Amino acid sequence: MRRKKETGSGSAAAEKCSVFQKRRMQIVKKATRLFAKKGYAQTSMREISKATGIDLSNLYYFIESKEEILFRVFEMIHRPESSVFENQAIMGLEDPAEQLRAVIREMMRFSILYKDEVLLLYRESKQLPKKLLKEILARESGFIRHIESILRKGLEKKAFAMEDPAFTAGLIAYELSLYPLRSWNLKHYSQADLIRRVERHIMGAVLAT
Amino acid sequence: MRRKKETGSGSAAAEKCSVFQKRRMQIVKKATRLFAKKGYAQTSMREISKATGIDLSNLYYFIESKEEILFRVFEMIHRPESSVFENQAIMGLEDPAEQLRAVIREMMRFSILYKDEVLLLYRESKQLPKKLLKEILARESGFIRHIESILRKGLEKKAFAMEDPAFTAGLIAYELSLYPLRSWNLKHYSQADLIRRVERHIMGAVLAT
Amino acid sequence: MRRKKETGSGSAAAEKCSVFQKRRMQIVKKATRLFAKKGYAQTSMREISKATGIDLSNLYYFIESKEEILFRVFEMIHRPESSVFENQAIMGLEDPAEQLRAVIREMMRFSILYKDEVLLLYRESKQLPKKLLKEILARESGFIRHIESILRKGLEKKAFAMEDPAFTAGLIAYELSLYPLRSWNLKHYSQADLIRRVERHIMGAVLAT
Amino acid sequence: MRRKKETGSGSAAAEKCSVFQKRRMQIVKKATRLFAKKGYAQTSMREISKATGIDLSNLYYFIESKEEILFRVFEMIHRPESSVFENQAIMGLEDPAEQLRAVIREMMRFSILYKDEVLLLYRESKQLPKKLLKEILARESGFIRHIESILRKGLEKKAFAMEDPAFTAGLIAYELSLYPLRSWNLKHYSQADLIRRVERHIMGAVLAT
DNA sequence: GATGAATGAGCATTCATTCAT
DNA sequence: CATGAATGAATGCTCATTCAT
Repeated sequence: MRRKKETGSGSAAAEKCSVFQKRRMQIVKKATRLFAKKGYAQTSMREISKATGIDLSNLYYFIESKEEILFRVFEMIHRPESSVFENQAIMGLEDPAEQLRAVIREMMRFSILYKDEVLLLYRESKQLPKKLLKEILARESGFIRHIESILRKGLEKKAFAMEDPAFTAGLIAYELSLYPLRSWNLKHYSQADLIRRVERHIMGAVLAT
Repeated sequence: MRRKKETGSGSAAAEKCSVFQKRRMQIVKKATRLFAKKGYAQTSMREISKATGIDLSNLYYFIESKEEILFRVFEMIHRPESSVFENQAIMGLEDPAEQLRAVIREMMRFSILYKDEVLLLYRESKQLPKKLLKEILARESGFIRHIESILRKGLEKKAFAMEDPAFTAGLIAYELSLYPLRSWNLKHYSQADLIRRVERHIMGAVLAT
Repeated sequence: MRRKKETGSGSAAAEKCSVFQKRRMQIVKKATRLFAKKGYAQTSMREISKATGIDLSNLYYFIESKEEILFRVFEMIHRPESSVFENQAIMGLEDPAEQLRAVIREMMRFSILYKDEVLLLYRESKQLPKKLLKEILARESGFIRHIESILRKGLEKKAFAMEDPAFTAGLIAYELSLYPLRSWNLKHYSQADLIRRVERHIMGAVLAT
Repeated sequence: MRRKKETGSGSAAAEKCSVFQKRRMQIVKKATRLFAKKGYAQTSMREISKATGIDLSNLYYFIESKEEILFRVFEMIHRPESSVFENQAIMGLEDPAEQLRAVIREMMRFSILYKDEVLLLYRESKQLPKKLLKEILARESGFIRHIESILRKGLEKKAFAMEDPAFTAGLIAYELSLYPLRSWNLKHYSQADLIRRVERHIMGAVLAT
């Protein structure tokens, strides 16, 4: 799944490139919908073609294979996820408890908004070939390490108490996917309630005393 | 997916039925392996036929469709899960904290042992038609209600503290699937460590003060 | 391209087996025609299906891939070819010149009769994967070695004269494919003329003085 | 496959034409390589485009179809072949035996050098439409007639002995393609050995007594 | 109960070629 | 001359399921 030519730079090329990428984005977005609704294997390229309005053969002008679409779907999900840790309003917070709370709220909002996509990630990631799967898991690991560093800061300041911050970070990351994986059981909660309850549960498990 | 004739009653029928069911069990067990390894859609009836040694056409004597196999796979997974709540050694415990701990330990053991099957449940349950999916979710709801009742008992006794025991029960049930859904990140923990850490986390979130 | 189960022995099985093989033979024969007329790559499985009257999917019940068909086509060509050397009327001849003449005549008859198939062998053998190609070439090598042994016998008896009987055997084997590869230039020769002329040419090159 | 406009005459046009032809030559040469390596049907226009560096659409500015490329490939192969008979050093020889030997040596050298191309000719010529195929075969016939005339001269001078010089000429022409068609069996011969052995074989069949 | 064969729709992908710019 | 996009038909192959014996 080598990247396409990724046509040079320069203003003219830049424009063309963006058209190319826009098309690809369009494909990936529509595919996300379809994959979420019917599953990856159950979605045919013909359906993606029909949904995007791009002729089946031309689809292959923008992507190399169905597999590449799945990979790009996952890539797209992870992009905003990691943006949380570039948010200065959050990363600048001094108090680790406040910071953790902010991350939880932000990520819960995200996971509720992109519930289908996150579910897809859990459901279909096995379809990726090993190499690409590793790339996806590496991103998730990065996210977990960020949480871990917050936990460690809290431990130093005696604000938090826990045996194994690496493990707890992983568990917290997992808890933040509650809604996508369990929405059938959470339909009657408002988003605010949901976020507050998860936040409380996690903070209860983490705060000292 | 109407059930088969379920050949009348009477002793002769009963015997046939049990041979019949044994065969079906054999199919479901082999299919579980295959589904877990390759995914539901990627496993063909021919492969199931080859794995069980039952001729492709005869497979349809024991099950009505591929979908039914998936349903029975899920059914089989849920059976031991619910047996926890028939375990008198656990259900007889007076102290809600002890009882919750026992349930956590038992379920963690189970989810680690049947990691592939539980993952399957999350991954492929959407493939079921609505009716059967509801049946599966109903079982899970029953499990959650059992946890909830333990939590409520703990609240009454002021051993536990939480805003919404129904929600917390759901979240705990979810946390107990940590290993199947996140094993890639937990490979270097021993089973005992894993169980202890999850137990601590949950109890930390639930115990009063 | 593993062989199918090749169902056991026993009279009942034997009958079934032969039906299976008859079907396969039917496929291979029709495919030979089509490959000869249009080329291997240009002949679609759908055409083979139509020509044999066997449904496209059922075709794959009898063969594993298009490639297997090609292999079996070649196999079928080689079978009668090697039968020349089991022909006692020929192999029993004392005089090497007579024996060589008999082989030439026999093989020419064969190559004229199976001109399309032999041409196919030259034209499409590259389409086979290495392993199968080697199998085919090994058969041809066996044929060449048979000729070589006749030449050597003739050399011993001073009936033949040549520098390198292995080379000459290969060249003779090649000359015997004249008609399939050059029929466009030989249309106005009768089979008898053709055979006699090739025989003379080869004998002229091989006989002492 | 009508030829392109063949833009008029005149000096300006002539220049254009030669650039045009150079490009076309470049295409044909690269295509020869590809066709030889992968086969005609298995080589896509996209590959030819990539190999030549000429954009896929622009390819069609220089050639009318993939078929035309194949035709020009064959045409190019035949050009040096026929040059043997314009070679005065050879055509001027008085002794027919010497002349035949010279032709054999020259053509063997050629067929060894262009083994892939000659093989291509045998393998893929059927892909051509009848009209173009005839054009190719006509060239080959011309070559055969040249050999025939040498043979006839030898017959007159009683240097050669044969029943049917036209037939023998065809057979000799065929023998000269030994290496391209049988190289798998001739790998361990040096070019000189190969040439000498073929020469001896043919001369043995042709010389009087 | 077991078996071989049938059915027909579906799959991802690739092709030579053309067109508008 | 060059480019990106379009077209639409074709490719080999697999599928769940059924049927006649």
